[in-house]
Amino acid sequence: MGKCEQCIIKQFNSLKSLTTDELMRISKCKTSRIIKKGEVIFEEGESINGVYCVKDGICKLSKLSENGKDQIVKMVVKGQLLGQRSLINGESSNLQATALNDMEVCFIPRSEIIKDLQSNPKFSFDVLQDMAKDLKEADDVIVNMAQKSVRQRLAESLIYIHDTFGTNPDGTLSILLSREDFANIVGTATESAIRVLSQFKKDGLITTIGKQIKIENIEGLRRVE
Amino acid sequence: MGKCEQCIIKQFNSLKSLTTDELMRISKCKTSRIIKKGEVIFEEGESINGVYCVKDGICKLSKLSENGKDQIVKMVVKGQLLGQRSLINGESSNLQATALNDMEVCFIPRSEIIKDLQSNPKFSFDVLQDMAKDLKEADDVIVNMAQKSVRQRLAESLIYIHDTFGTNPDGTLSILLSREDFANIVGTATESAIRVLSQFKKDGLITTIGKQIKIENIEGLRRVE
DNA sequence: ATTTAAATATGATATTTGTCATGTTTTAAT
DNA sequence: ATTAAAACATGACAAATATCATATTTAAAT
Repeated sequence: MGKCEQCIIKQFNSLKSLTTDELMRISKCKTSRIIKKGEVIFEEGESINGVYCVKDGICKLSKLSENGKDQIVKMVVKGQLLGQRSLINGESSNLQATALNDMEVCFIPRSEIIKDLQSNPKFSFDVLQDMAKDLKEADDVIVNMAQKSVRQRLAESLIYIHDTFGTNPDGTLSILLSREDFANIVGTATESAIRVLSQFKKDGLITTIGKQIKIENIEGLRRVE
Repeated sequence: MGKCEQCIIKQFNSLKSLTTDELMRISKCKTSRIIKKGEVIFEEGESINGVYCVKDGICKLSKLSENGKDQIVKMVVKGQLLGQRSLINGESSNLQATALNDMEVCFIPRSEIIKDLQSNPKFSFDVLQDMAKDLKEADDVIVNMAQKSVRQRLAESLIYIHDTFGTNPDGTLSILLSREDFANIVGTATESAIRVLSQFKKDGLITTIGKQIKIENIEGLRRVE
């Protein structure tokens, strides 16, 4: 099993602020795990008791609303941490994490890392900055959900995915999502998401190769009303 | 001017985790300020360069969406801190703060308090817990915005305000909001908010005394679909 | 007290979005 | 390769919400 102190992934998250000693201690108790596409990493209401460091792959964080629909709140990719919030407040997760493709993660038990959070100010300040960023993004999502049309939200989601997670060599979005996933991101019915994407296709804003989506006119998408 | 180390308000926020020495130092550089109802405390994009500790009153945090509508993201009351996020990431505010009634606040310059955040792990862990809570609440708001009807969101907002900010002796909600404010909380047109409130009145769920709203049947509000 | 402006209220109508039905295509399993 | 299941697609219609118009009431200013 790899050693945390030598792991390049940590450069991308708050773990980089831990000392070599701290990392070596964590390395001893961490466990590595492979998660298959579609597998649930943790459920809503489940006690996580630690934090996941995503070494490879992507997962969605979603929450079931009372009417039975799933809402995707955030996506977490390679390099990021999963379960930070539960780590901090000690509560069970309020979100479900599901792998969107095959993933490789390291699990660090709460008991080990919480010490560092409470004693290493550099580390906790780093986590703090991470959360501040999350919170800002959440505010933006709230405003978009509340004030923009389904068309606009879907257009912006495509742009967000394009800019944040990148594209494959052929220009298609690197994250492969079902139409249902798109619907659950923008908070609409699956049929509505399908309809809007079809319209985008007709308007020449995107093209599709099977399930893959390629943005053809990003400026046009930005101008969607 | 009052001294931070003796201020009872600090019990309600993360400042309680500062040492007496730290509080005395902060006390020397803090400034007190009275803010009139309707006054803007800081605008979107403004550099705050510190945090506000709310000693009295309530304010709304809102963000202007591209279509020109204001979205209220959160309300901050007596005892809470304002501008934590900007404090942490050093960026200008992404939200506007507006007083909903007359307020009394203390302003603590960033330069003074950032040291404590980086050196007092107890304090930064406390702020961390605060932000984790905010983030969880934000997730809930996202799900509600995306998946629930205007009627449901408005009913839940009334319950939230009732449970979180309390009522006056006569049973009316202690926070006085305009119909436009309600619309900006649930993300709908002012006319729609008015219509829904009128319907709630007809259904006996609420009564109104002028602008004041009194919840008459909270269970009924919970059951709104 | 009177005037003026702002907030609240409601009707009529347009637009957006959801739901149900049904057909087609793609993917997965045998 | 064949079959079954899931995902995608689209039409028809219903429901929710926005927009515009116009009263009415309330609050603010003089």
